[in-house]
Amino acid sequence: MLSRSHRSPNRSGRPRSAAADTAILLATRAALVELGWSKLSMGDVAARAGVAKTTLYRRWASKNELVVDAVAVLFDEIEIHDRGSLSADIEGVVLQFAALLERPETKTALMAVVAESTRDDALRDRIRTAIVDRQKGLVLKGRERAQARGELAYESDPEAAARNADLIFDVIAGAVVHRTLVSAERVDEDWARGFTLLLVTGLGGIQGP
Amino acid sequence: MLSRSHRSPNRSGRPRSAAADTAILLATRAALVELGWSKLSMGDVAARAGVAKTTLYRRWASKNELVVDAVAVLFDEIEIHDRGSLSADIEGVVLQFAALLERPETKTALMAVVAESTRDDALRDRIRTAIVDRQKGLVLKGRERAQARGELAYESDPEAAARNADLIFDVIAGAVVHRTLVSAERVDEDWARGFTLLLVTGLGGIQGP
Amino acid sequence: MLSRSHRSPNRSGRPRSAAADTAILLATRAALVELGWSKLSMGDVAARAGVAKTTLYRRWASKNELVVDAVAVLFDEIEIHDRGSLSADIEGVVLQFAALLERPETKTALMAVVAESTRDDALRDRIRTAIVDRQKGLVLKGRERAQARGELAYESDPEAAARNADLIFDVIAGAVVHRTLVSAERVDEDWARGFTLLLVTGLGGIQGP
Amino acid sequence: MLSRSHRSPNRSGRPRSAAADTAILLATRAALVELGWSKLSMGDVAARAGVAKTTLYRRWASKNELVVDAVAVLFDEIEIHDRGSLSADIEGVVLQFAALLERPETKTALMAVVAESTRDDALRDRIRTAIVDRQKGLVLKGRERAQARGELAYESDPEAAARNADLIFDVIAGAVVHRTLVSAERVDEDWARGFTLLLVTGLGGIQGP
DNA sequence: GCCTAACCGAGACGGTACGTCGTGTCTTGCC
DNA sequence: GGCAAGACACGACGTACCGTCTCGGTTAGGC
Repeated sequence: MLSRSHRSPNRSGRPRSAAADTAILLATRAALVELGWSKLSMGDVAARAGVAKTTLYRRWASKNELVVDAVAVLFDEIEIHDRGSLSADIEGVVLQFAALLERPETKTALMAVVAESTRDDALRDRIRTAIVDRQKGLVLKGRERAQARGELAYESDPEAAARNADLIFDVIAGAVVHRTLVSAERVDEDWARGFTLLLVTGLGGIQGP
Repeated sequence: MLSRSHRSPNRSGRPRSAAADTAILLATRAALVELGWSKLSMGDVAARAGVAKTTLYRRWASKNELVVDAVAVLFDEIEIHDRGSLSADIEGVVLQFAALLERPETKTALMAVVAESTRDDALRDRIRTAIVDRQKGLVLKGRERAQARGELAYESDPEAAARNADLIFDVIAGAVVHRTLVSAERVDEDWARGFTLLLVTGLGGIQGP
Repeated sequence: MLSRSHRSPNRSGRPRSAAADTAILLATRAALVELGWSKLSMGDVAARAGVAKTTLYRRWASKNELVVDAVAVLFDEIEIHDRGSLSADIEGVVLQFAALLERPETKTALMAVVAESTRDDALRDRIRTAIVDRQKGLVLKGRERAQARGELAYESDPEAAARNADLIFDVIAGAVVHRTLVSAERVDEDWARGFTLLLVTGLGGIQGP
Repeated sequence: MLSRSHRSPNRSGRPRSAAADTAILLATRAALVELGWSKLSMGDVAARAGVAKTTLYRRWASKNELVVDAVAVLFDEIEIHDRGSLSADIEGVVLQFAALLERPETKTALMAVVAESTRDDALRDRIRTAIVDRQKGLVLKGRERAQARGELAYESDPEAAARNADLIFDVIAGAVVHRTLVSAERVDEDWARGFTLLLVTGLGGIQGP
């Protein structure tokens, strides 16, 4: 999660209430589920949190940034446990990510915020920092394990390694998001298995000549 | 494009202006590029089109429907030409789709509409009909060609075939969309080549043991 | 009263509701009595009038102008009846003016608006047009009657006549306002009689040597 | 000036800064001139005075009281010098009072405070003590001189004498204030002469039959 | 060639939310 | 305990759009 409340070096004056931060983020998630993105209003969030509107605006510049922060913490839940094989690790991550995207607050928020970010570079950076980069780490960890197990070779060129990690991340996250939000179909164990097989063996693997 | 202007059976009185329809859709796309989804307002579109707000609301029930209609036509451009091999066909589609997503009106509109559709089932259906299903056809055509060339086997189980097509579509479209909109990196020829290699040969193919 | 709703020469579009004007001015006077100037809010007036805030702002640029208009009409009540003598006419006007200033909406509004006008020339003009000039006419009419009765001479120099009328108006209105609002004492018949005697005969008249 | 800073009997701890008091009152007068009553804010005064808002509120309970205190001192300037005749004395007072009302801080403050006092009895008392009563003394002194000179008779009934003094005060102050603030015309020597003539000789005197 | 119904532009309407400002209170840590 | 700094709850501000409504005026069909 992003470190908010980063006290300025000047430490005079009454400090910001940490409780307010918590209450606001909680209220934001609740309002998001109940009302959806477009009906969510700053005034309503403030009221739910028992906080003045000014307190919101003192901490977040816009609805977008507030929602990113409110939702970002949810993405910290995904972890990559060692399940003994590369395929099993991938399936695990896919299913965890899918479970996250099925929660209404996450689904609504992620898409809305990404949509808004097509126009707002600062917001895109915030999303990258708060959500994307953190998940990219999972790909790296999974690869290391697979390399340790001998399932994947070590890549000598570090640039190529980074490029590959990015590619794999886009493929995994993109496929899950697209399936869930655009095609609007569930990501269940069967799909995860099929996807993993495709990813590991390629088109030839699932439907070779 | 969706048929709007479904005249009521009673055809007396002055007919609706076709020019207005054109001007409105044009103005909508322009406003979308300039302002983005959330700043786009009906009043502004009306002013750009030289039309009264009433005229907009007489034709479209909401901002969402107007924008979907205004943008849907753009997605008809993608075609799949026979480039001689499965890999070349995939690369071609990926690059065309990426080119489309680089145009600001498409990028903005697609994400915004998808985001809104997480809350609005009717909108989701409209998107599926107007955009998604049409593109899924490209996957089917590409597979047929690859099968004819002997690059891919024929799948005997038609259900499994459909499942696979859906999977592949989600992987291709998802990866391109995620790369473009979330990772915010360009989809160039190098990336398309790398992605195609991964898709065809799998992780083992790009970084085998 | 000021003519509001002066339709622009361009007469297209829905015309402004005359009923709204009435309701708003009524609501303003009511709110003024109940809450006083400083607690009176535009939102509250709008709610009382059953009208949207925008409707208020479409007609009046500020709280000040609204209140001036709302109160101005009350000052039209004062009339100068022929009571047979200059002194009786003056007493009548003084008592009517005092009665007006004892009504809470008038008292509050007049002072507040005058106070605000020390900083706002447009507002001062509005007050002059809406309230002051109209009352100055009473002085002129009273003088004519006194001249007709032979109580006062005809002034041959028209400029001097105007100067005198202004002076007399400031003395009458100023004394009543000061007594009521600054000294905060009632203007009763005794005071009116004493004031009139002073005005007609001068200091020498009430306490001659 | 009113004594503020009435220290509590408990005199332990750091004493209040006298410099702060001065700076605050100075800043208040400056802000009043620049911004007018309604735009003057406590936060702004505090900033101008280089003082925390807390310090203001520790000394004055509200904006009203602060402004009255800040301005009251200005009204101490008027004096009545013996100019040899009743008329000359009146003219002198009128011109001094007018000069005072032409200073923007006085004009603004007087009207604003009076306006506010129509709703606030405590404030009215404060004004009476700080401003009005002090000026009423000038009327008494002027009358004494005129009586000593033989221009005015001695009034045997002390109650009637007081009534007359009040009346004359309301007439003088009221006329000057009304001319200056409502009619928004200058009080120059001509006007002062005309007014004095009217006051001394009455309507018959300036325009007799 | 006239009628008339549905269209059109303009813009006022009742609402809702916005993001900002001012109020008076409070909570820090320093003096 | 005074004080500067500044966060806090509250409430009004004036603006921007929403989607609806009422105007006067236009424009094609059908008669």
